[in-house]
Amino acid sequence: MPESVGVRRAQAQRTRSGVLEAAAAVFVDRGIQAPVRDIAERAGVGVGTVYRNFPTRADLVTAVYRHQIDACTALAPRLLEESASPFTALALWTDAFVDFLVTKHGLGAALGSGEPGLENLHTLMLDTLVPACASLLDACAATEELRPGVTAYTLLRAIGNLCITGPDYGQADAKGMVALLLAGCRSTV
Amino acid sequence: MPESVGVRRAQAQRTRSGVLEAAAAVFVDRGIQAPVRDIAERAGVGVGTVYRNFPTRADLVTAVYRHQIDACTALAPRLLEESASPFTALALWTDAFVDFLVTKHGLGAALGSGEPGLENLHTLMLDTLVPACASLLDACAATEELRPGVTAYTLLRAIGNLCITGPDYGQADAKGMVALLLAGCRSTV
Amino acid sequence: MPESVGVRRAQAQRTRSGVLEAAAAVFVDRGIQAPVRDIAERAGVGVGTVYRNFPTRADLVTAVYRHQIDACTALAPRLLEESASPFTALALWTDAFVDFLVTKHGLGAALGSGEPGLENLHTLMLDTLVPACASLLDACAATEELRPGVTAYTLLRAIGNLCITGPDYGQADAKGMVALLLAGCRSTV
Amino acid sequence: MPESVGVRRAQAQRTRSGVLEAAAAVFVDRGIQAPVRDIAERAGVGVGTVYRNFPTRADLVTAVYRHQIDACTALAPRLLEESASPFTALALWTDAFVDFLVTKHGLGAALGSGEPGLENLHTLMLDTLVPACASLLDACAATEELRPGVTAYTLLRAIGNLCITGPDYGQADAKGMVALLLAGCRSTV
DNA sequence: TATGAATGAGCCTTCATTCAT
DNA sequence: CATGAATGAAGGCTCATTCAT
Repeated sequence: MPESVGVRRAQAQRTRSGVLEAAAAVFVDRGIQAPVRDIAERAGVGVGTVYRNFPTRADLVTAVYRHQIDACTALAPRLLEESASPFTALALWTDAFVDFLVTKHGLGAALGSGEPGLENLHTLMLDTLVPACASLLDACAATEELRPGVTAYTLLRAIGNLCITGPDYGQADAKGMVALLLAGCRSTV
Repeated sequence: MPESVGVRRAQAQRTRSGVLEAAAAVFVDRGIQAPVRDIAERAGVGVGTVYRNFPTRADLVTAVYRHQIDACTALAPRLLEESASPFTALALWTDAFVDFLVTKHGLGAALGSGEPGLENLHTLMLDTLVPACASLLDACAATEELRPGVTAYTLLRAIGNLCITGPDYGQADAKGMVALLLAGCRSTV
Repeated sequence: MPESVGVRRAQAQRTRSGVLEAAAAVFVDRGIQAPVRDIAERAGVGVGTVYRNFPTRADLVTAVYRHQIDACTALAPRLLEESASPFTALALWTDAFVDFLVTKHGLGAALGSGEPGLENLHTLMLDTLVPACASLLDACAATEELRPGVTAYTLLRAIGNLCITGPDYGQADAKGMVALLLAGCRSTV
Repeated sequence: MPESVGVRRAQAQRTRSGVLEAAAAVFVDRGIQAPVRDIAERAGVGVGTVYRNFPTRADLVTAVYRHQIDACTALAPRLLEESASPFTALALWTDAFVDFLVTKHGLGAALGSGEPGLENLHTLMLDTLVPACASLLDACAATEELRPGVTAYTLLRAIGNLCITGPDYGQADAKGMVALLLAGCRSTV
């Protein structure tokens, strides 16, 4: 492989990263439905480049959030191991998830939206976040710290919804509400 | 005032009501972002008529939900009076609010969305629902049934968010999550 | 019905006709695939108006040619009646069809193209032109003036193809070739 | 000239041939308007390579068909020599031409289309096929087997048009219609 | 020479909004 | 007042073509 090819690939990778960064920024500013043109402009590239790297909006959205979703997923077993009780682990994991969501305006809504074209993201959630959360819930159930009937998917959706923030309902509010929701999940025994 | 004027006014009122009904139906079917033309068609009127009666979409949305929001508001003092405890009243009132939200596709999201053009709805919430909810919370606080720090606006936003339903997170899920949130709001004393 | 409505409808009809005329002209100049914008511009209307009147390109194409196709169809029985022999009637009818085709650049190609979105036109051909032509062919067969094996659809497609003209192959050439084809269809008995 | 230059040239030639083969295949599958990228992909080269070898689409199209067109051209004198009559030779030559056309999706249309960018192909037809066909026609005229007034160019265009096939008008139909056209060209003496 | 990433013009389509009747 | 035709901005997407490596 001649060096020039490597150079070009590196450049392409940088372009791709630039698009991802721009998309992330635009998503925060204007939501996940922002025009592709705006993302391209922010990234300083043509629309064609965006489409080349991410043929569908779903690909773009997924790529933007994949790293953090994966990180969040990987956190679950670690917390379970290190925490005093499974419920503590669940609470800590939830904190991390919320931190992730509230800094990504529109992601909560996106995670839940049944919009065609966001199946990727939904699948990602189902495949990684749901099992991670389920493992925590199972552990809680084993120690009877959890009200019965709480499922991972529903809980994640609820948290995702609670983290849809706005002008008068900010990150702190979302965190507070999630904390209350979790408190409500705790077994009253 | 000649009789014909009265007739004309009555007719105009009927037209307005027809648009409201049509809009309510369309909002349920296709969400609050449904094309104006669809609403006009459903109402059997021209788009111009819709615009005449409701210059902005916000006007229309607000008008559509005002009755139910007012009813919900009026429910609060009644429940407070009739219930065994303030917290029971809060739970019952919340039930009614959730029933309202989950049957109105997109309303929960609309209540929270900071979108320009929906300020009316937001204002309505601030002016009626928030005080109603606040009265219940105050009563709960007085009997020490409520965790401190829960404010009416934030709680309403949280409930609104939890009621954003979708294919895999339906009305029952939303109700369950709101119930858990409320449980979490209850004082642990 | 107030007069004003009639006026407006008349105006709308004029707009529609204007679009049809513009489309016909643009089709001649640039083929049936011409951009919708060009048609709108030529008609002096906005693109929305074109779409309102003809939601799909097929609708527009069909509308442009429908009158003449119908006229052509209606001609068949008349010619059959008035002509000395069925084959003469066929020849005269073919002349008319060719006159129609050669003045409509792109129609021949369109009639044959299997492009999705032009099914309308194809259906129109199947429903009207094919039976008309078949009636002439049947009459010719009855008098043994026709080589066996010539079907209406195939003949029409062939004629349509022969009428795809261009810079160096004009209307006269197309007519000559169709005449030769017809001569070849005549029974050699 | 160092050996490496020869190696490089041979490699370049192979690349060029690969593009031609790929283009031929893609043209058959998807027509002459197929995206350049598809051809490059099929050939396993970059689009730049396609453009380097064939700066315009016309160059590519012409190159793809040149061999077969030349073969067809070369066939004329041979057939004329071997056949019982000039008209028989014409018929056989036509068969070969039709065989060529019907297996090349879009070529018939391309031969006739006055599209800018396909002048090369048109020129090739004028320079080789037309003289070849003319020689046959001249021979037919000399033996009075041909209706007067049939010119080579027009006949070729007509045949090309008749070979524009589609879903309901296939190769067999095209062949039949060309046969009828030829029959019509035959002198009735 | 070969590559393929990047560009952006161009076309399609939808829908909010206006305004003459 | 009501109507709905007309408008055109806005956004999606494709692909021919260029050019740095």
